[in-house]
Amino acid sequence: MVPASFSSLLPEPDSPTTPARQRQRVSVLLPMPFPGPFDYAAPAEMPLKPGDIVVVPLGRRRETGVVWESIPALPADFAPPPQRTVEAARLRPVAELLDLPPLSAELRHFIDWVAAYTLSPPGMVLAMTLRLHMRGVPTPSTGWLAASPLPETLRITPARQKVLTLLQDGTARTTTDIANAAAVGPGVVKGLADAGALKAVKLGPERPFDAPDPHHKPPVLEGEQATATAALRQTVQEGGFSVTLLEGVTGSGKTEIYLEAIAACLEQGKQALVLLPEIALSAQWMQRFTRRFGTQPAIWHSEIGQRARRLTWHAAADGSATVVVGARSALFLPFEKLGLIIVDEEHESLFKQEEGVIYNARDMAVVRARLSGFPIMLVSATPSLETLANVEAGRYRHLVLPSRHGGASLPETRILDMRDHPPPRGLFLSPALTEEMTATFERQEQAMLFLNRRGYAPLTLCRACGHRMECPHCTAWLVEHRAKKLLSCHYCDHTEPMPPACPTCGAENSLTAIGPGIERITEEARNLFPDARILVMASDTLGGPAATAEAVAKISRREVDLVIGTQIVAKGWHFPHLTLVGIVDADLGLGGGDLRAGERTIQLLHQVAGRAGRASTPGRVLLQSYTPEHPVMQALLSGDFDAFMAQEAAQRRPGFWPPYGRLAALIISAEDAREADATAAELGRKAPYGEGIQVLGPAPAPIAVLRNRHRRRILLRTVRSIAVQPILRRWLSMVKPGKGVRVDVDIDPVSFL
DNA sequence: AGCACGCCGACT
DNA sequence: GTCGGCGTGCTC
Repeated sequence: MVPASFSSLLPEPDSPTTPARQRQRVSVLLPMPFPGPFDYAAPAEMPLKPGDIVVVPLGRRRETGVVWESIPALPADFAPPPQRTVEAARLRPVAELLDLPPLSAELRHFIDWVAAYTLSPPGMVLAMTLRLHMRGVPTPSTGWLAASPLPETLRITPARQKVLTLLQDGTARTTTDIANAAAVGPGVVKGLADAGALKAVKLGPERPFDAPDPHHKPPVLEGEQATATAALRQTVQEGGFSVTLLEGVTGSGKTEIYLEAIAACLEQGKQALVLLPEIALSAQWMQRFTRRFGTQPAIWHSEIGQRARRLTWHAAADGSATVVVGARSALFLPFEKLGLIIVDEEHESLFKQEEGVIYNARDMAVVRARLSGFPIMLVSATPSLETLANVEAGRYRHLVLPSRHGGASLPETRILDMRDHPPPRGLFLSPALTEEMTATFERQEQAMLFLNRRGYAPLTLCRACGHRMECPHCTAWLVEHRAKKLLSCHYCDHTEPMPPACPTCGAENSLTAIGPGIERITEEARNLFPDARILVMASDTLGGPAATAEAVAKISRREVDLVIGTQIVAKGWHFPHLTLVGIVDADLGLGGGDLRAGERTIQLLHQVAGRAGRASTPGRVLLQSYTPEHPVMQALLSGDFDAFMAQEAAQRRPGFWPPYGRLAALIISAEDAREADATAAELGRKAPYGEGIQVLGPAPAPIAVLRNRHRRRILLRTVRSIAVQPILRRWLSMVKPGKGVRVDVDIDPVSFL
């Protein structure tokens, strides 16, 4: 494709000392933080081409890597600078060519692109495709067949007979499969094998993923939904790169509609990828998918087991997994023939990876679609300003589903001005809200209280001396978790037992909880409604996807009267009997001067509000706020999300804040505060300048100490026409970080902590 | 990222 | 007298 791709395979013109058959040079990218690929000698008998997965010697180890183009197919000022080449005589030979599907040119280009964009070593981006799934190369699992003849000494027990009967059909099965199918314990199988009654065979490449059937159960759609579906189907059928924003309020049937785009993609014989912000919490999504396509999609996220991970990786690579649904890292799977990406809840900040290679999966998904030339769809009830700006600029298409599906109406929203409706002293629920709750329970309907704060209280204070309980490793208060009798830091993993007395002045019974977390709200609700069946939903109390699914099911079965939850309740659950949502602290999240505080708050609260009144009964939403005049509250009241976003846009445009300009953050961190300051100051002195370029900082990060590291931030802002990467490369090359100092680059930062 | 080499404290 | 701490440096 690109001529340069193969230049690495040409013989070296000048090394008369080594035999010609040893001198073919190949670049190999290793999944490690080197600045670029390493060169190796390709043995004559080993035909190598870019994309091949190989094992090479590295020092005294052997590592798996990928044959790479020596010249990246990227613009020169965007790509990392070329490295010096090693002379041919020092090249070590490639050890082994693995029998795995090679990485496609498109995927290699994508990896180079992401590395260049995020200023990460390309090997670290490759690692996201390769590393975790390649450990020791795929081991075919062992299957068992009945030996013939059976050993004469074999004792036949009823359980053993069941296994032998099962195996009469001549199908090799794994130990687990036999045990399940024959209803015996795995020990029986093991015993038979040890007795020589079973013959081991290597099971071939597995195809554990049933193909979702696009014709299984197509929905009956009318009106706007039918129109939108037809448009999406056509986009997929036409093929080629395009971005479509599918926008619709909660309950408008967005999922059902984009499942039809997936159906169209499957009809074309291509693979589809669905990115969800939190795959572990998507039981209801899975049910909808299975209803439509007759089988589960392949699932990918960081917590699936080693084996499932390896199977899914190979099934994506050989095309047998036709639909993969996953968290952000699924974007780096080596699909054989990807033809569509859906990014659901595209506004979610969880798509931003904040560690290692710092990238936004939503944006990189658009890049992958563009480089490979297929359509992508971004889906949200509350699209991000970035995406709306791209719509406005004509770069993205826009499909809007204005109404709720199945006759449900949008909830009625009211703001409770807490200055007029104060809660009783020391409590947090306004009587106006609790009266509504009482009325709801009397109607046998469900209510929900939302507070985005885990634990009992965010601050513990000594009334005697004023001491605040703080994390010893971070600039952060310790959050009390009363049920566990612990204080815990929500920024690192520090926890300590609740002290019996103030650690500073020694006063007893002087430590006081300040402010509410959901545990405290639960306590208050229990006192108010002793007969109500209460369910608490928080990531730390639910303990896993299965428990979460069960909690959701209980709510659907009306075994719960009151749900009290954090963020987790905002996920697209469908609670048909829920009619009242109370937002305990609508102002939470608006402080701090974060660029996107308003946008994030309205998205979250809108999402929570959307849990109310999804069936025929209308829902009500009550927002407790001390700043009812705030534009976020007013927008939630009027339901005019567009107007709010237009106003946000108007605020960001003149200063070239994203999405009307580009932003990159440098985070300088060190255990020694003076070292961090010195490097930050040096970066400040060497800061780039010029028309359309602005540098803000250095300044201490809002969390000035995190995990014992002192942190300083510098922000680089440019107009859209100026790329930040070449500027950052030049800038960073001028400054040598001090001892123990790390400088992390965050392109398009979302979090400003 | 690994895994070496390399110089200064408590032990068989 | 050694074993071992993790600080710098290298891997085509």
